[in-house]
Amino acid sequence: MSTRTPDPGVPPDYDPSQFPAFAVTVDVVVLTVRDARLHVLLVRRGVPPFEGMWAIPGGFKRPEETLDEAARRELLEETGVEGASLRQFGAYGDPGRDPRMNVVTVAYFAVLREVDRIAGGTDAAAAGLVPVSYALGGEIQLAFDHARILRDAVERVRVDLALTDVATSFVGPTFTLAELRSVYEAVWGVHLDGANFRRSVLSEEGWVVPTGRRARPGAAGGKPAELYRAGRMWQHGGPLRYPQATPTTRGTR
Amino acid sequence: MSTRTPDPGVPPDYDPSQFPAFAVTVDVVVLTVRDARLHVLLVRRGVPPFEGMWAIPGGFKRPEETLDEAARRELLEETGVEGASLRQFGAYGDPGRDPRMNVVTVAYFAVLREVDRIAGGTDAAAAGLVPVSYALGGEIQLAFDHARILRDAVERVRVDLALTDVATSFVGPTFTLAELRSVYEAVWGVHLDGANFRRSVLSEEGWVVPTGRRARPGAAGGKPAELYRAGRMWQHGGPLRYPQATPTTRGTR
DNA sequence: CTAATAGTGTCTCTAAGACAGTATTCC
DNA sequence: GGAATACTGTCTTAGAGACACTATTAG
Repeated sequence: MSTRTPDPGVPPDYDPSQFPAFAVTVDVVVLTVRDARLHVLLVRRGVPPFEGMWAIPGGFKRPEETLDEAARRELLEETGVEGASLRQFGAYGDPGRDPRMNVVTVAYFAVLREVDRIAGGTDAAAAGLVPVSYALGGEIQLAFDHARILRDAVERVRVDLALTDVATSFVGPTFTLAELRSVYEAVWGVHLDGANFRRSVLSEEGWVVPTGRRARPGAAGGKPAELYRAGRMWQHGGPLRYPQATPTTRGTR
Repeated sequence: MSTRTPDPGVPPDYDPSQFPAFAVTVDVVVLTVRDARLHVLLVRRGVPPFEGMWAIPGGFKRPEETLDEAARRELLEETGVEGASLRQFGAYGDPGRDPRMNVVTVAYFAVLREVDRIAGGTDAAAAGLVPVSYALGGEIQLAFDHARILRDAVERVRVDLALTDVATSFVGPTFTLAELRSVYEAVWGVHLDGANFRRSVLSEEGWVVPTGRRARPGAAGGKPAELYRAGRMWQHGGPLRYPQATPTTRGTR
């Protein structure tokens, strides 16, 4: 009741003929798992105020497209990737966060597995896949509030791993259980027992479906792992709960 | 690689001197539990294109304030409430969603318990507390895409109930365990056994702290319930997991 | 007194962690 | 052969659901 003006039913700032103008950008945090670690795609731009800094790829939303379409377009333009899992996770509008203008950024994350083809759509020297721990550890400089945006994206992916099918977006159309497990281990930063993981995923029908084929072992050998594809269960969440505390029941590991 | 233009390293639409202008509004979905049901605060406006429709309260963001500040200001202006739990959950920018202009809306939810004082800051006839099931059941008409925004808000609160301290925002500074339990029951739409709920909340230190005082029983009598206040544990999530399926172990209820 | 609500004590089952042991590959 | 990886089986425990039972109020 402090800054009120008369006629409470219709606030005066709802007059559509007069309002502050903002630029709206859509940024896409591209995430993938490589070498058992979570990585993020960052770009370098040669123009001020970006010199010497890494940035999350993005660009202006156009009036004739939805936010989702803008995110999909930006992802295609900057990485050449189509058909990835895209999810909105936040909006950022602090005054002065971009010194050039009043801008509100809507942020998405995209999850990929085709690591080789990332950065194929943009200048190779201007884009790079960086470990998230590296990007958030302050070892490289991120533009504006992009460190906060990246932190929020990773936090959201951690939550979504238990609540959505995002884990299956990190792997290909067919995958081994070790590949799927490494996604949880990289994103949650935990070690999961292979036997228990297998039981959690296979105990109920519909999480993973065996294809009958087997993957070729790596250079170090090992028994060839069976290949699975994702089932229908993922529509309503994932098979694993986020590990809370470590109870240290019996073992010493 | 379909809609690309030359110079891939610096996309042409990143030129800061030319970009489409948008209005940015901040809408606040005000939620509370009344009579064991989740309710939402909706407003009526007398100006086109709002006639005969209910809307989620909100207004334009100003360039000199953050999105969080704008949400807090709008909540104060429209409901007279200060200090509520406010959380951002989505951004909406479909073309034509507001026929008057290009607008991107950043949506927040606010959780209250002072049901009586809601709508104190705005015209009483133009604001009302409506059961969420009623608002989403198509029985009243919501403006624009506000039904989708409300649906997303409720879905987010359901998730946050297990992951954050939002449950404690639905109740007052002191509360009985039955009050806290009714929050989970109303938001999740489940029945929780009072004995098991008590055990989950009291088994670990720090969720609820006894005050030594007791609440007065209702008109129907009953043993006076002990009053608790929220502990420090809520900073990292809530004590209850979202109930997945109902296993029907032993009982028939 | 009865009805209603708060709180206690047990029983049971399931999901998850911690292994040991077996199978199949590469070198 | 040994090292590495995939897979199977088993033991144990924490947590959650389903009660039965006791305590304290209003009417």
